[in-house]
Amino acid sequence: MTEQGTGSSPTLLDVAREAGVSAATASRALNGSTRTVSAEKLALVLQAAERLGYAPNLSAQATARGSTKTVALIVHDIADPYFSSIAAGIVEGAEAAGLTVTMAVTGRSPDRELEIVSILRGHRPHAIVLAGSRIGDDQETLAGELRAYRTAGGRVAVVSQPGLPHGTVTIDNRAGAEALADALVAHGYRRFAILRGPDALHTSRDRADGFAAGLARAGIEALDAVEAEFTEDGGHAAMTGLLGRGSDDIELVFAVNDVMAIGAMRALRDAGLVPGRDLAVAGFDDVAAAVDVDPALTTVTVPTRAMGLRAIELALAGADEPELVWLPTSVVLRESTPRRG
Amino acid sequence: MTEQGTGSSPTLLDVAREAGVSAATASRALNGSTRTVSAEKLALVLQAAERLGYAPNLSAQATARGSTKTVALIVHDIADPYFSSIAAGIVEGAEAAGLTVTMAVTGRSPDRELEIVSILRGHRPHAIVLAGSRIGDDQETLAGELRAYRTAGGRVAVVSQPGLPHGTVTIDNRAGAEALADALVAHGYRRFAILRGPDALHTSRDRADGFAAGLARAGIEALDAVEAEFTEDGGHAAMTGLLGRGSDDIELVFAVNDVMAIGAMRALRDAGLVPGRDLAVAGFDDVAAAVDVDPALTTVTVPTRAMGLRAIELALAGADEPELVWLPTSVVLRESTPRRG
DNA sequence: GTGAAAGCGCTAACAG
DNA sequence: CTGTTAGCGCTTTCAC
Repeated sequence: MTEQGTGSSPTLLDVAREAGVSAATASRALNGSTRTVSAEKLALVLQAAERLGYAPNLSAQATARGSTKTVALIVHDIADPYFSSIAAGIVEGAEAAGLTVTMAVTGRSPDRELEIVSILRGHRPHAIVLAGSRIGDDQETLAGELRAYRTAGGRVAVVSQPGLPHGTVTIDNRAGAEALADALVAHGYRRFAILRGPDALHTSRDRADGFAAGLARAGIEALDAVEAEFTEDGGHAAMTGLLGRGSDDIELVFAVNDVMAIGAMRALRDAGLVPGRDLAVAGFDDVAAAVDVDPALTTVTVPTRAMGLRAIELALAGADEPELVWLPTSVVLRESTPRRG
Repeated sequence: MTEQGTGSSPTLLDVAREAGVSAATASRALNGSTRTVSAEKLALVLQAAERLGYAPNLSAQATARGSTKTVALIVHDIADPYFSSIAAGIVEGAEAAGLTVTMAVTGRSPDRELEIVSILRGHRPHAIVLAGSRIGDDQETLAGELRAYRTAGGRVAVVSQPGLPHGTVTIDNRAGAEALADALVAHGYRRFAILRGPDALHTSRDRADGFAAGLARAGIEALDAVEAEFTEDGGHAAMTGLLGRGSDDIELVFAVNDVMAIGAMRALRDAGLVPGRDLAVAGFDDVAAAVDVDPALTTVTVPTRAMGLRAIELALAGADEPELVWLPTSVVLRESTPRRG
């Protein structure tokens, strides 16, 4: 049986009393914007606060001030390295600005997401950051909720999900894939196949198209392209299909993301081939596993952390017209695509 | 229709006015503990709230009630899969209890951690969860801060870091390693070497000792044991050293964590050997990469998500005497340790 | 500079 | 059941 009510934290009034000043003075001393407190009383208050172990009640502060020092972050799945890395960037940026981060997870459910935005709105955060690309088409309710939040003075930023009328940070998937194609051609490769994801996903389409565009610049056309799930198994299946087709004159397979590429590598091994030697493989994302697989995977680095950081900056800047920021990617050549010839 | 807000959110009073009832009634309708509101007025209020896009001001609610609906989470690094997975469990548990999660990142700095606890305390969260094993010895100030928080009625839970006088969730590293040894012996292995981490880390010591204990039960003693960094490079170096020593009668190497094991596999390849065929390898943690490497790594699964979930339960239960929960692990046999003979 | 007093938005006794 | 009346802890005019 803990006595809950009795052992409550010291209040500003307690500190004021202890210091022999008024609540107003104590308030000003502890965080008054303009230091209109005499050095003497200031010291008194600070000491009293210290002695009592005072920590200002942020909720009360928020109600009185009408604004909070928090940022709300919404992600699909915090355990997913892609999102946790973005989250890391956001936390970094928020803390630099003296803000606390509140986090909620949607589990990729649009309904849950809507509910969360509604709850979070109740916290009256300084800003709301949405991370993760949506699939559902019914963004109308969400958009409405966000609009309400913004007209009430809130800021919104979105990561890697274009189409919402708010500041948005995303990567240039096209350009990244194009640069990768350039680098591979420079490495001596000429005969390519592409493993694409579902065409409904912008990400997949942009990467596949960008890669093709890069090849085209060198007068090359991909010999084959197969569509598959965005997963490791999808990559495995697609690669297996490709091999069965007897396209054995292909030199390199580009998968639109790393996990697919890793699945493809597994399929190669299953077929008795050695990835990198018998057939080169490249991916996109630079997930942690890319360096753990054998051979290490050539891929395109996505600056997830920087995206988070930039998003929070965008939100805090609070521009009126929704700004769209494209972050650059970079090609990382590894052993899965040895220099050729 | 409704008049456009002047830039701030509609308040409870706005809703009450719109519905033609008192603020008290509106409050009761919107979230009164006991539903003492007539169906008629209830509908009126709900409609008014809907129309105005009302979202209760949680800060005001908190000040009035004296308690919040939030849980504070402190992790070393949210981008680290180990922590992000724990975080996922915590978010899951918190949301199930209708609580919002506030997150802060220490970056493994004890000073920053202390500062964070202090700030977070200001939010008056329902509970504070600390994730991540501390290294520093000066836990006194931190302990004091937490004590103050608890005497003020707050709850504290700790994940994988024994030694603080609060509810703690951790895994049984010893038992896990022991079970792994059992399974490997059952697979026909008899000649082992152990790659341990720095002895100062409880985790490393417990795993190495547990593994040895498991072997001992079968009357087996490890042939060799080398100490190394807790990293992939550490595993690589240790394995290289082991090979150089000419202990070529060893059948299996157990590394106290997966990244070390993966490093060891790389070292084997560098020496022209094939992991799994020429020398079996096993790890501990079951990181995501464990299934991406070739051959897939035999390891011990750590229920990080469950740890988070359990921690939040522990915190919310708020037992008086600090409870210590040991979560079980499980052995996962994969291709890196094929059945022998 | 400093204190008294009036809120911030919401909840929680109290009467009716 | 419902409205009235006090607060919750803190900030912020407004006088002195």
